[in-house]
Amino acid sequence: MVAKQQAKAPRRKAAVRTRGPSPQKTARTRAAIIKAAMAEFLECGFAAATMAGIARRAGLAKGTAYLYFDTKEALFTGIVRDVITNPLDEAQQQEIGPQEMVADYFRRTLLPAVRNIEPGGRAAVARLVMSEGAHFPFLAEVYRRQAYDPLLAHIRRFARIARERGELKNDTLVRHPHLLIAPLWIGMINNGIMDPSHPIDIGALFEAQIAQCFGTAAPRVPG
Amino acid sequence: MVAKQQAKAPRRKAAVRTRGPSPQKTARTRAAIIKAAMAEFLECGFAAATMAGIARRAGLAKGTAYLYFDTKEALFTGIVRDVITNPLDEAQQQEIGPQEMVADYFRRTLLPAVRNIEPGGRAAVARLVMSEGAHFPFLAEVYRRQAYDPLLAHIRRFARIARERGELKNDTLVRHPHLLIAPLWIGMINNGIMDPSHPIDIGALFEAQIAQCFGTAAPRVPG
Amino acid sequence: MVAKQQAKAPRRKAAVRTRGPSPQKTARTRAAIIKAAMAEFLECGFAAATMAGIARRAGLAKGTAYLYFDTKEALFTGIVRDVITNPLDEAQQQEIGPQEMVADYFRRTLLPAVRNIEPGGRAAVARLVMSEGAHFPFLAEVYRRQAYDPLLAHIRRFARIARERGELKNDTLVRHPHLLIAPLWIGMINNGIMDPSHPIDIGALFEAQIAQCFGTAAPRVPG
Amino acid sequence: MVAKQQAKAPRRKAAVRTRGPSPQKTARTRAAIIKAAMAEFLECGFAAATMAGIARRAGLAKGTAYLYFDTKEALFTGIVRDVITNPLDEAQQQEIGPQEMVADYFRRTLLPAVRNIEPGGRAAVARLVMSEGAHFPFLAEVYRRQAYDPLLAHIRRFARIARERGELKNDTLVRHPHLLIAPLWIGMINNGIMDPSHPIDIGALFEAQIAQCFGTAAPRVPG
DNA sequence: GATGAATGAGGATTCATTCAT
DNA sequence: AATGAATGAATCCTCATTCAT
Repeated sequence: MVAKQQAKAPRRKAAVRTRGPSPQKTARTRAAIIKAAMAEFLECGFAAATMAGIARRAGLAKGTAYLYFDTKEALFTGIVRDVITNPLDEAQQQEIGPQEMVADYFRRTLLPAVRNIEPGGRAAVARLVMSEGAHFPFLAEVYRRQAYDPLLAHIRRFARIARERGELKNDTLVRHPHLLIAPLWIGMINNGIMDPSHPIDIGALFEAQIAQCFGTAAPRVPG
Repeated sequence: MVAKQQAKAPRRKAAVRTRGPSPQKTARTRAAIIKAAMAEFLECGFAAATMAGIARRAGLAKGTAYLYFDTKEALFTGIVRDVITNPLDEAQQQEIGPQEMVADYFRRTLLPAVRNIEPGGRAAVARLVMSEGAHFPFLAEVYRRQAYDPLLAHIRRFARIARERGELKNDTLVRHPHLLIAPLWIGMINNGIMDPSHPIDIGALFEAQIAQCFGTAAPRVPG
Repeated sequence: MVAKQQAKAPRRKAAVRTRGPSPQKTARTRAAIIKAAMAEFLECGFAAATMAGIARRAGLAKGTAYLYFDTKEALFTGIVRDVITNPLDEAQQQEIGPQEMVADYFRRTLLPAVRNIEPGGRAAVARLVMSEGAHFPFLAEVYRRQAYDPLLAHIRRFARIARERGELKNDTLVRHPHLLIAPLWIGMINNGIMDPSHPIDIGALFEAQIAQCFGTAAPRVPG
Repeated sequence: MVAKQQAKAPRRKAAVRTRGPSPQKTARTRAAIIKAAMAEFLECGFAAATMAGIARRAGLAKGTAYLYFDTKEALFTGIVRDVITNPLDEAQQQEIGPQEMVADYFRRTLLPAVRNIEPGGRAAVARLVMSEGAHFPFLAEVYRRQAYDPLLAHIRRFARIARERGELKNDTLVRHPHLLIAPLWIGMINNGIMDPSHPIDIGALFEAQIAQCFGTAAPRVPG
């Protein structure tokens, strides 16, 4: 039923609440549902996932899930918000250093997130969208609004900067920011669907693409 | 629980029979079901496809489909592998000209197929694999064997040639042939799932990637 | 489970169908559902009636009811059409005789239907609409379109004729055709809801209202 | 989550008690629930009313209502009879003037109440009885005893007087006092259920019916 | 007394599958 | 072989009711 995380040891009464259920418990329940839903969606796909199954995984009654998410759609939206948006936002909020080249900026800010794309569960969500997005447009829409479009816009913005600075010799990346993220997607497809037993290194792929686009290898640390 | 392949083997057949079953009719019915099912599965995916819908498309009653295929799954698995054929097979059989640069060879042989990827229905097949591959592993497997791996091998082979000829300055494409086809996948995802109302030009994307990889723009026909 | 209506005695094979289920059976099933639904709705009200209960009463599986009526709403609409509209249409299609006074016309055409309002089940449907119409607007709308408005329009039309002929001394009934049918409604309320153990004679009430409106008693047959 | 209004009035009992239950508070809470429930039931009917909705209206938590009423049905049956009061009680207590004609007496005493039937909320009560009377017979019974029968008796009594005085030419209204109130009911049905967007003037309808029954138009004030 | 999170029975609706004709 | 009416298990979602705090 979700491990008690203990929390608190309220000396004076905790001030905030004296009656009724605890907000900690609520947060834990919500997290349990999200986690269970994630597992169910990944295992069954959106269409075949059932609210009953999700509740069972979370150790809750069917109705409880509806207490937190009005519909199966809302539950998916919640997952995207929790799993995708937050970590990505962070990367995009970093600013470029005054001397820093755009390619290096991308390496510094995006590469760690890309390398973490599988263990962090973001690849799984993306694959879910690939699988079900065609038949549940809202899935794709949520994902696009929360993750896909913002990243493209971010890349385009810095591609422009690079172009102005002369770090890019042509407009390719400004016109097709998709090129820079394409390795992520082929990587997720390869590793998750097409050939899971021969996974490719998405980070390396992405790094290679940066190099191709900017015409520069990653700077070697001088030694 | 695979389809009854039957086929009959009707010996004499007797010119008299007009009322009972006829092998021709049977074969035609079977073909109609297969065709209808393909259309339905490609359009709706496995979960959303309905036997009623398939029967309607085939101009038959629901029950009739069950005479030929025991279950929806049998219909799916029995049929879908048929649509998965190597879309670029023909392109891969073309040989490179003696003076031709590899980049140009790719442009000449692959670009037309890439430009035709949506209208030709090959994107739909790829999307079906993305959708259902997770739950019907044989699908991904067949696709990989028939289409995905051969194309990668083909690209790698010519990347090696280009490397030897000095047309490539590094090993990137030899080690990561995925990079060259990545634009196809992000394009299909973008146009079919993520943002169908703002489709991107997959051909242009692919061309740009060739140029990035080979460090050359497409040759302009001198005028 | 519904009397076999027999139908046909097909000599040559009935020509129409040789395969599949029979239209007679279909019609019988449909009638059984309508009848069961009527009983369920009357006993439980629209909200509390369940499709499962209706199916059970009809001796059918849940899904079968959906084969005939897409939704619970559609089922109600079907009832209104079958029970209300048809008999009423008939009354309203009758034309007035050249010498006939409007009051007598109403007596001749409407009175029988009014006297039959309870046994024919039309009162029950009307009461259902009274009960549930406030909370299920479509119920009221269906009833209004099929029964309520047409009858008012019919009455108004003949009230105008009566006014022109001088059979009515004022415009009251033209402006308020509701007055003529008001006795039906108070009668149905009285007999079905308010005081079922002291039912009043709706026919007599209606007749009295005709007399009040037209200022004439029903003509006595001379003896 | 209502602010403690305290109210106190603690006689002996020690000024100390501030925390435990107070009878005043209890009574107030109880009243809030009753009021909220009435509003909810009148607006939604029994089936569509929700305990959550009632609690929300009362500014209380869902569980609190259950401290006062065991079930939704108990709440309904325990409360709703209180809304049923004779809407025309006052009117019926008025006496007829010595020179006043019965028709005028009805106009003077009943018409104002009739005109106020919707805004005064009495139509809502009548509609509640129509809606729920079938499933909660006590509702119809109470309404009949409190409102329906007394009004009919009142009308019959004055119809007799009118008959004796010669203001009525026949016994119709004595035998069928329902006729006089029929316009109220068809009006409430029309305006509340059948065609709320085209409400009819119940006052005018009632007045017209008085005129029809007594054979006289309303007296014009001479000018 | 009060709270509101949790429960789970129940209801509308869909659809793969069966089978009498 | 073909039909399509009939079936009922499965799914989403609601809401009266309970109970730990």
